Amino acid sequence: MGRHSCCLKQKLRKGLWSPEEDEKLFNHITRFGVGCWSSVPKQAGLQRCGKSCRLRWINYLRPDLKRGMFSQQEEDVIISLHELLGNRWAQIAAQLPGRTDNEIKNFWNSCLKKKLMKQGIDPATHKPLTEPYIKEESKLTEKTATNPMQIPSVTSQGSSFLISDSSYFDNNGLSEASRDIFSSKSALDPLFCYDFQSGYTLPMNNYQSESQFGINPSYGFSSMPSLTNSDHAVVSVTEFSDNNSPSKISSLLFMNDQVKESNSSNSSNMSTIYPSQMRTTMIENNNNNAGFSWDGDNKLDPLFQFQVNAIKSEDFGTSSWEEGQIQTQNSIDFNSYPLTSLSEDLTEANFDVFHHI
DNA sequence: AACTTTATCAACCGCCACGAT
DNA sequence: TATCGTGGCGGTTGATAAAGT
Repeated sequence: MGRHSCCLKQKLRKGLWSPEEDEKLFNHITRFGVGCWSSVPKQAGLQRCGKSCRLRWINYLRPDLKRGMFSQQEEDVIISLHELLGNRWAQIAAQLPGRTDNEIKNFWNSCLKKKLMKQGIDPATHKPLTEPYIKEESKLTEKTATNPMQIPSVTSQGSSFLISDSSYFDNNGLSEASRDIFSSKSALDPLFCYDFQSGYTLPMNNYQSESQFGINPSYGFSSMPSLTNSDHAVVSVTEFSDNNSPSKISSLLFMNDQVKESNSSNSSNMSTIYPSQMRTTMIENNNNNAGFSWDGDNKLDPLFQFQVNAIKSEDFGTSSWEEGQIQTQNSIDFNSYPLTSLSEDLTEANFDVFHHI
Protein backbone atom coordinates (compact mmCIF):
# COMPACT_ATOMS: atom_id res chain seq x y z
CA MET A 1 0.00 0.00 0.00
CA GLY A 2 1.04 3.56 -0.32
CA ARG A 3 4.21 3.94 -2.22
CA HIS A 4 4.20 2.45 -5.66
CA SER A 5 6.55 -0.36 -6.32
CA CYS A 6 8.10 1.53 -9.19
CA CYS A 7 9.07 4.32 -6.84
CA LEU A 8 10.97 1.93 -4.62
CA LYS A 9 13.42 1.12 -7.32
CA GLN A 10 16.74 2.77 -7.03
CA LYS A 11 18.39 5.09 -9.48
CA LEU A 12 15.17 6.75 -10.52
CA ARG A 13 15.51 10.39 -11.25
CA LYS A 14 13.42 12.89 -9.36
CA GLY A 15 12.85 16.58 -9.56
CA LEU A 16 12.56 18.75 -12.58
CA TRP A 17 12.46 17.16 -15.99
CA SER A 18 15.22 17.89 -18.41
CA PRO A 19 14.48 18.81 -22.03
CA GLU A 20 15.90 15.48 -23.10
CA GLU A 21 13.59 13.60 -20.82
CA ASP A 22 10.64 15.59 -22.03
CA GLU A 23 11.57 14.87 -25.58
CA LYS A 24 11.85 11.17 -24.92
CA LEU A 25 8.51 11.02 -23.21
CA PHE A 26 6.79 13.17 -25.76
CA ASN A 27 8.17 11.11 -28.62
CA HIS A 28 7.16 7.92 -26.95
CA ILE A 29 3.61 8.94 -26.22
CA THR A 30 3.03 10.50 -29.58
CA ARG A 31 4.31 7.40 -31.28
CA PHE A 32 2.77 4.69 -29.18
CA GLY A 33 0.08 6.37 -27.22
CA VAL A 34 -0.60 5.89 -23.59
CA GLY A 35 -0.90 2.39 -22.35
CA CYS A 36 0.56 1.13 -19.14
CA TRP A 37 2.36 3.96 -17.46
CA SER A 38 4.55 1.62 -15.48
CA SER A 39 6.08 0.36 -18.69
CA VAL A 40 6.56 3.79 -20.24
CA PRO A 41 9.85 4.66 -18.54
CA LYS A 42 11.52 1.51 -19.72
CA GLN A 43 10.17 1.77 -23.23
CA ALA A 44 10.98 5.43 -23.49
CA GLY A 45 14.40 5.06 -21.94
CA LEU A 46 13.67 7.17 -18.92
CA GLN A 47 14.98 6.81 -15.41
CA ARG A 48 11.67 7.84 -13.97
CA CYS A 49 8.81 6.03 -12.39
CA GLY A 50 5.66 5.60 -14.43
CA LYS A 51 3.77 7.81 -12.13
CA SER A 52 6.16 10.64 -12.72
CA CYS A 53 5.87 10.13 -16.47
CA ARG A 54 2.11 10.21 -16.28
CA LEU A 55 2.16 13.41 -14.29
CA ARG A 56 4.59 15.04 -16.64
CA TRP A 57 2.50 14.16 -19.63
CA ILE A 58 -0.78 15.22 -18.12
CA ASN A 59 0.43 18.44 -16.59
CA TYR A 60 2.96 19.62 -19.10
CA LEU A 61 3.50 17.72 -22.30
CA ARG A 62 -0.03 16.94 -23.35
CA PRO A 63 -0.63 18.71 -26.62
CA ASP A 64 -4.05 20.02 -25.80
CA LEU A 65 -2.95 22.03 -22.84
CA LYS A 66 -3.87 25.62 -22.80
CA ARG A 67 -1.14 27.87 -21.59
CA GLY A 68 -1.11 31.29 -20.18
CA MET A 69 -3.19 33.29 -17.83
CA PHE A 70 -6.63 32.26 -16.79
CA SER A 71 -9.31 34.32 -18.40
CA GLN A 72 -11.99 36.05 -16.41
CA GLN A 73 -14.47 33.50 -17.65
CA GLU A 74 -12.31 30.63 -16.55
CA GLU A 75 -11.86 32.29 -13.20
CA ASP A 76 -15.60 32.60 -12.81
CA VAL A 77 -16.14 29.00 -13.73
CA ILE A 78 -13.54 27.85 -11.25
CA ILE A 79 -15.08 29.86 -8.47
CA SER A 80 -18.58 28.66 -9.17
CA LEU A 81 -17.52 25.07 -9.55
CA HIS A 82 -15.45 25.26 -6.41
CA GLU A 83 -18.48 26.32 -4.51
CA LEU A 84 -20.27 23.31 -5.88
CA LEU A 85 -17.56 20.74 -5.69
CA GLY A 86 -15.05 21.96 -3.19
CA ASN A 87 -11.47 20.93 -3.77
CA ARG A 88 -12.33 18.39 -6.41
CA TRP A 89 -9.79 19.82 -8.76
CA ALA A 90 -9.97 17.04 -11.27
CA GLN A 91 -13.67 17.52 -11.71
CA ILE A 92 -13.29 21.24 -11.99
CA ALA A 93 -10.52 20.77 -14.52
CA ALA A 94 -12.76 18.51 -16.53
CA GLN A 95 -14.96 21.51 -17.20
CA LEU A 96 -12.09 23.69 -18.29
CA PRO A 97 -10.63 22.35 -21.51
CA GLY A 98 -6.90 22.61 -21.66
CA ARG A 99 -6.44 23.18 -17.97
CA THR A 100 -5.09 20.64 -15.55
CA ASP A 101 -6.20 19.96 -12.04
CA ASN A 102 -2.75 20.90 -10.82
CA GLU A 103 -2.85 24.18 -12.64
CA ILE A 104 -6.27 25.04 -11.28
CA LYS A 105 -5.27 24.01 -7.81
CA ASN A 106 -2.22 26.23 -7.94
CA PHE A 107 -4.23 29.09 -9.33
CA TRP A 108 -6.78 28.69 -6.59
CA ASN A 109 -4.26 28.51 -3.80
CA SER A 110 -2.05 31.30 -5.00
CA CYS A 111 -4.53 33.71 -6.47
CA LEU A 112 -8.23 33.05 -6.25
CA LYS A 113 -8.28 32.42 -2.55
CA LYS A 114 -6.76 35.78 -1.85
CA LYS A 115 -8.99 37.43 -4.35
CA LEU A 116 -12.09 36.08 -2.65
CA MET A 117 -10.79 37.06 0.74
CA LYS A 118 -10.33 40.59 -0.49
CA GLN A 119 -13.93 40.55 -1.60
CA GLY A 120 -14.94 39.45 1.84
CA ILE A 121 -15.72 35.90 0.88
CA ASP A 122 -14.53 32.89 2.71
CA PRO A 123 -12.90 30.79 -0.01
CA ALA A 124 -13.71 27.61 1.83
CA THR A 125 -17.41 28.19 2.24
CA HIS A 126 -17.99 30.89 -0.35
CA LYS A 127 -19.97 32.71 2.25
CA PRO A 128 -19.26 36.21 3.52
CA LEU A 129 -16.46 36.25 5.99
CA THR A 130 -17.31 36.58 9.64
CA GLU A 131 -17.57 40.02 11.11
CA PRO A 132 -14.39 39.86 13.21
CA TYR A 133 -12.43 38.75 10.23
CA ILE A 134 -13.78 41.52 8.06
CA LYS A 135 -12.87 44.06 10.71
CA GLU A 136 -9.42 42.61 10.88
CA GLU A 137 -9.10 42.75 7.15
CA SER A 138 -10.41 46.29 7.07
CA LYS A 139 -7.62 47.37 9.34
CA LEU A 140 -5.14 45.85 7.03
CA THR A 141 -6.66 47.38 3.94
CA GLU A 142 -6.82 50.75 5.61
CA LYS A 143 -3.13 50.53 6.13
CA THR A 144 -2.56 49.85 2.49
CA ALA A 145 -5.05 52.62 1.80
CA THR A 146 -6.33 51.36 -1.45
CA ASN A 147 -9.69 49.75 -1.76
CA PRO A 148 -12.21 49.76 0.99
CA MET A 149 -13.65 46.41 1.92
CA GLN A 150 -16.19 45.54 -0.63
CA ILE A 151 -19.34 43.75 0.21
CA PRO A 152 -19.61 40.96 -2.27
CA SER A 153 -22.24 41.17 -4.86
CA VAL A 154 -23.23 39.62 -8.07
CA THR A 155 -21.53 41.49 -10.77
CA SER A 156 -21.32 41.16 -14.43
CA GLN A 157 -18.06 41.59 -16.18
CA GLY A 158 -18.17 41.58 -19.88
CA SER A 159 -20.43 38.84 -20.98
CA SER A 160 -19.81 36.62 -18.03
CA PHE A 161 -21.36 36.30 -14.68
CA LEU A 162 -19.20 36.75 -11.66
CA ILE A 163 -20.23 35.11 -8.50
CA SER A 164 -18.73 37.26 -5.86
CA ASP A 165 -21.42 36.84 -3.33
CA SER A 166 -22.28 33.55 -1.82
CA SER A 167 -25.78 34.77 -1.20
CA TYR A 168 -26.17 34.53 -4.89
CA PHE A 169 -27.12 31.01 -4.08
CA ASP A 170 -29.63 30.63 -1.36
CA ASN A 171 -28.66 28.61 1.61
CA ASN A 172 -30.15 25.54 0.20
CA GLY A 173 -28.52 26.22 -3.08
CA LEU A 174 -28.02 23.13 -5.03
CA SER A 175 -29.70 20.27 -3.31
CA GLU A 176 -27.48 17.73 -1.67
CA ALA A 177 -28.79 15.15 -4.05
CA SER A 178 -27.93 17.26 -7.00
CA ARG A 179 -24.55 18.03 -5.62
CA ASP A 180 -23.93 14.36 -5.09
CA ILE A 181 -24.94 13.57 -8.61
CA PHE A 182 -22.47 16.05 -9.87
CA SER A 183 -19.62 15.22 -7.61
CA SER A 184 -20.01 11.49 -7.71
CA LYS A 185 -19.86 11.46 -11.44
CA SER A 186 -16.49 10.66 -12.74
CA ALA A 187 -14.60 13.74 -13.66
CA LEU A 188 -13.44 11.92 -16.69
CA ASP A 189 -16.77 10.82 -17.88
CA PRO A 190 -16.82 12.29 -21.34
CA LEU A 191 -20.50 11.88 -21.80
CA PHE A 192 -21.43 13.48 -18.59
CA CYS A 193 -23.43 16.61 -18.63
CA TYR A 194 -25.27 17.88 -15.66
CA ASP A 195 -28.28 19.99 -16.08
CA PHE A 196 -28.41 22.22 -13.09
CA GLN A 197 -31.79 23.47 -13.95
CA SER A 198 -33.51 20.16 -14.10
CA GLY A 199 -31.20 18.29 -11.84
CA TYR A 200 -30.81 15.54 -14.33
CA THR A 201 -27.62 14.07 -15.44
CA LEU A 202 -27.78 13.47 -19.09
CA PRO A 203 -25.53 11.77 -21.50
CA MET A 204 -24.45 14.24 -24.11
CA ASN A 205 -26.42 12.48 -26.75
CA ASN A 206 -29.58 12.88 -24.80
CA TYR A 207 -28.71 16.38 -23.99
CA GLN A 208 -28.33 17.13 -27.60
CA SER A 209 -31.72 15.83 -28.45
CA GLU A 210 -33.35 17.68 -25.64
CA SER A 211 -31.45 20.88 -25.67
CA GLN A 212 -32.52 23.94 -27.49
CA PHE A 213 -28.93 24.44 -28.38
CA GLY A 214 -28.54 21.26 -30.32
CA ILE A 215 -25.26 20.39 -28.80
CA ASN A 216 -22.94 18.32 -30.80
CA PRO A 217 -22.32 15.17 -28.79
CA SER A 218 -18.75 15.14 -29.86
CA TYR A 219 -18.15 17.91 -27.40
CA GLY A 220 -18.77 15.66 -24.54
CA PHE A 221 -15.09 15.20 -23.99
CA SER A 222 -13.72 16.34 -20.74
CA SER A 223 -10.06 16.87 -20.98
CA MET A 224 -8.87 16.43 -24.51
CA PRO A 225 -11.13 18.73 -26.40
CA SER A 226 -8.71 19.96 -28.90
CA LEU A 227 -7.68 16.75 -30.38
CA THR A 228 -10.08 17.33 -33.14
CA ASN A 229 -8.82 20.22 -35.09
CA SER A 230 -11.95 20.88 -37.00
CA ASP A 231 -14.01 21.50 -33.96
CA HIS A 232 -13.46 23.88 -31.16
CA ALA A 233 -14.63 23.59 -27.67
CA VAL A 234 -16.16 26.38 -25.83
CA VAL A 235 -18.04 26.43 -22.63
CA SER A 236 -21.19 28.31 -22.21
CA VAL A 237 -22.30 29.41 -18.88
CA THR A 238 -25.97 29.88 -18.69
CA GLU A 239 -27.30 31.96 -15.92
CA PHE A 240 -30.81 31.26 -14.86
CA SER A 241 -32.87 34.00 -13.46
CA ASP A 242 -35.55 31.83 -12.03
CA ASN A 243 -35.50 32.67 -8.37
CA ASN A 244 -37.58 29.67 -7.56
CA SER A 245 -35.09 27.36 -9.00
CA PRO A 246 -33.37 25.38 -6.30
CA SER A 247 -30.19 25.75 -8.19
CA LYS A 248 -29.51 29.10 -9.61
CA ILE A 249 -26.18 27.91 -10.70
CA SER A 250 -25.18 27.89 -14.23
CA SER A 251 -25.10 24.92 -16.45
CA LEU A 252 -22.00 24.12 -18.29
CA LEU A 253 -22.37 23.01 -21.78
CA PHE A 254 -19.84 22.15 -24.32
CA MET A 255 -20.53 23.62 -27.65
CA ASN A 256 -18.73 24.54 -30.76
CA ASP A 257 -18.39 27.83 -32.47
CA GLN A 258 -21.03 27.01 -34.98
CA VAL A 259 -23.49 26.27 -32.27
CA LYS A 260 -22.61 29.48 -30.60
CA GLU A 261 -23.04 31.44 -33.77
CA SER A 262 -26.32 29.88 -34.67
CA ASN A 263 -27.81 30.15 -31.26
CA SER A 264 -26.47 33.31 -29.79
CA SER A 265 -29.16 35.37 -31.34
CA ASN A 266 -32.07 33.40 -30.05
CA SER A 267 -30.88 32.17 -26.72
CA SER A 268 -31.29 35.05 -24.42
CA ASN A 269 -30.11 33.27 -21.33
CA MET A 270 -26.82 32.26 -22.76
CA SER A 271 -24.64 34.82 -21.16
CA THR A 272 -21.16 33.59 -21.69
CA ILE A 273 -19.32 31.96 -24.47
CA TYR A 274 -15.76 31.12 -24.04
CA PRO A 275 -13.48 33.05 -26.31
CA SER A 276 -11.68 31.43 -29.09
CA GLN A 277 -8.53 31.51 -27.03
CA MET A 278 -9.88 28.41 -25.39
CA ARG A 279 -8.55 26.57 -28.32
CA THR A 280 -5.22 25.16 -27.58
CA THR A 281 -2.00 26.50 -28.78
CA MET A 282 -1.29 23.27 -30.48
CA ILE A 283 -4.35 23.48 -32.60
CA GLU A 284 -3.85 27.11 -33.32
CA ASN A 285 -0.46 26.23 -34.65
CA ASN A 286 -1.62 23.28 -36.58
CA ASN A 287 -0.65 24.67 -39.88
CA ASN A 288 2.66 25.96 -38.81
CA ASN A 289 4.43 22.76 -38.09
CA ALA A 290 4.33 23.96 -34.56
CA GLY A 291 4.95 20.56 -33.20
CA PHE A 292 6.10 20.47 -29.69
CA SER A 293 6.14 24.10 -28.97
CA TRP A 294 4.02 26.37 -26.94
CA ASP A 295 3.61 29.94 -27.86
CA GLY A 296 3.21 33.08 -25.83
CA ASP A 297 4.56 32.67 -22.37
CA ASN A 298 5.31 29.07 -22.88
CA LYS A 299 8.22 27.50 -21.22
CA LEU A 300 8.92 24.85 -23.70
CA ASP A 301 9.99 27.00 -26.54
CA PRO A 302 13.48 27.58 -25.29
CA LEU A 303 13.78 24.01 -24.28
CA PHE A 304 12.54 22.34 -27.39
CA GLN A 305 13.38 23.31 -30.83
CA PHE A 306 12.49 20.08 -32.43
CA GLN A 307 9.38 19.60 -34.42
CA VAL A 308 7.28 16.73 -35.36
CA ASN A 309 9.37 16.38 -38.43
CA ALA A 310 12.01 15.03 -36.14
CA ILE A 311 9.68 12.29 -35.12
CA LYS A 312 8.88 11.50 -38.67
CA SER A 313 12.48 10.99 -39.48
CA GLU A 314 12.93 8.35 -36.87
CA ASP A 315 12.91 4.69 -37.53
CA PHE A 316 9.48 3.55 -36.61
CA GLY A 317 10.49 -0.08 -36.66
CA THR A 318 7.64 -2.31 -35.72
CA SER A 319 5.43 0.53 -34.79
CA SER A 320 1.91 0.41 -35.98
CA TRP A 321 2.51 3.61 -37.86
CA GLU A 322 2.48 3.17 -41.55
CA GLU A 323 5.02 4.81 -43.72
CA GLY A 324 2.40 6.51 -45.81
CA GLN A 325 0.68 8.02 -42.87
CA ILE A 326 3.87 9.48 -41.60
CA GLN A 327 4.87 10.84 -44.94
CA THR A 328 1.60 12.58 -45.43
CA GLN A 329 1.80 14.41 -42.17
CA ASN A 330 3.31 17.72 -42.92
CA SER A 331 2.12 19.22 -39.76
CA ILE A 332 1.46 17.95 -36.36
CA ASP A 333 -1.89 16.37 -36.35
CA PHE A 334 -2.98 14.79 -33.15
CA ASN A 335 -6.00 13.37 -34.83
CA SER A 336 -3.81 10.73 -36.23
CA TYR A 337 -1.66 10.03 -33.24
CA PRO A 338 -2.04 6.60 -31.83
CA LEU A 339 -3.48 7.82 -28.64
CA THR A 340 -5.56 4.79 -28.17
CA SER A 341 -5.93 5.33 -24.51
CA LEU A 342 -4.50 8.65 -23.67
CA SER A 343 -6.44 8.44 -20.51
CA GLU A 344 -9.76 7.21 -19.50
CA ASP A 345 -11.36 10.37 -20.61
CA LEU A 346 -10.82 9.41 -24.18
CA THR A 347 -13.63 7.24 -25.20
CA GLU A 348 -14.50 5.58 -28.40
CA ALA A 349 -17.47 7.83 -28.69
CA ASN A 350 -15.40 10.92 -28.84
CA PHE A 351 -12.14 9.78 -30.22
CA ASP A 352 -12.95 7.27 -32.82
CA VAL A 353 -10.49 9.09 -34.90
CA PHE A 354 -7.68 7.45 -33.03
CA HIS A 355 -8.74 3.97 -33.83
CA HIS A 356 -8.08 4.18 -37.47
CA ILE A 357 -4.47 3.50 -36.84
C1' DA B 1 23.60 46.16 -4.96
C1' DA B 2 22.38 43.02 -1.46
C1' DC B 3 19.20 40.95 1.16
C1' DT B 4 14.47 39.53 2.47
C1' DT B 5 9.86 38.47 1.56
C1' DT B 6 6.25 36.92 -1.32
C1' DA B 7 4.24 34.58 -5.27
C1' DT B 8 4.18 30.99 -8.45
C1' DC B 9 4.13 26.42 -10.00
C1' DA B 10 6.25 21.83 -11.06
C1' DA B 11 6.70 17.78 -8.83
C1' DC B 12 6.40 14.66 -5.04
C1' DC B 13 3.92 12.10 -1.38
C1' DG B 14 0.49 9.43 0.60
C1' DC B 15 -3.82 7.69 0.21
C1' DC B 16 -7.75 5.49 -2.08
C1' DA B 17 -10.22 2.78 -5.57
C1' DC B 18 -10.31 -0.81 -8.57
C1' DG B 19 -9.15 -4.74 -11.39
C1' DA B 20 -6.39 -8.90 -11.76
C1' DT B 21 -4.73 -12.90 -9.70
C1' DT C 1 -11.20 -13.20 0.43
C1' DA C 2 -6.64 -11.34 0.46
C1' DT C 3 -2.97 -9.40 -1.87
C1' DC C 4 -0.74 -6.88 -5.38
C1' DG C 5 -0.09 -3.54 -9.06
C1' DT C 6 -1.60 0.47 -10.99
C1' DG C 7 -4.10 4.81 -12.04
C1' DG C 8 -5.84 8.75 -10.13
C1' DC C 9 -6.50 12.38 -6.83
C1' DG C 10 -5.68 16.12 -3.40
C1' DG C 11 -2.39 18.06 -0.20
C1' DT C 12 2.01 19.69 0.31
C1' DT C 13 6.75 20.95 -0.56
C1' DG C 14 10.65 23.12 -2.52
C1' DA C 15 12.91 25.67 -6.15
C1' DT C 16 12.79 29.73 -8.57
C1' DA C 17 11.33 34.31 -9.97
C1' DA C 18 9.61 38.63 -8.83
C1' DA C 19 8.79 42.29 -5.79
C1' DG C 20 9.90 44.91 -1.87
C1' DT C 21 13.11 47.02 1.51
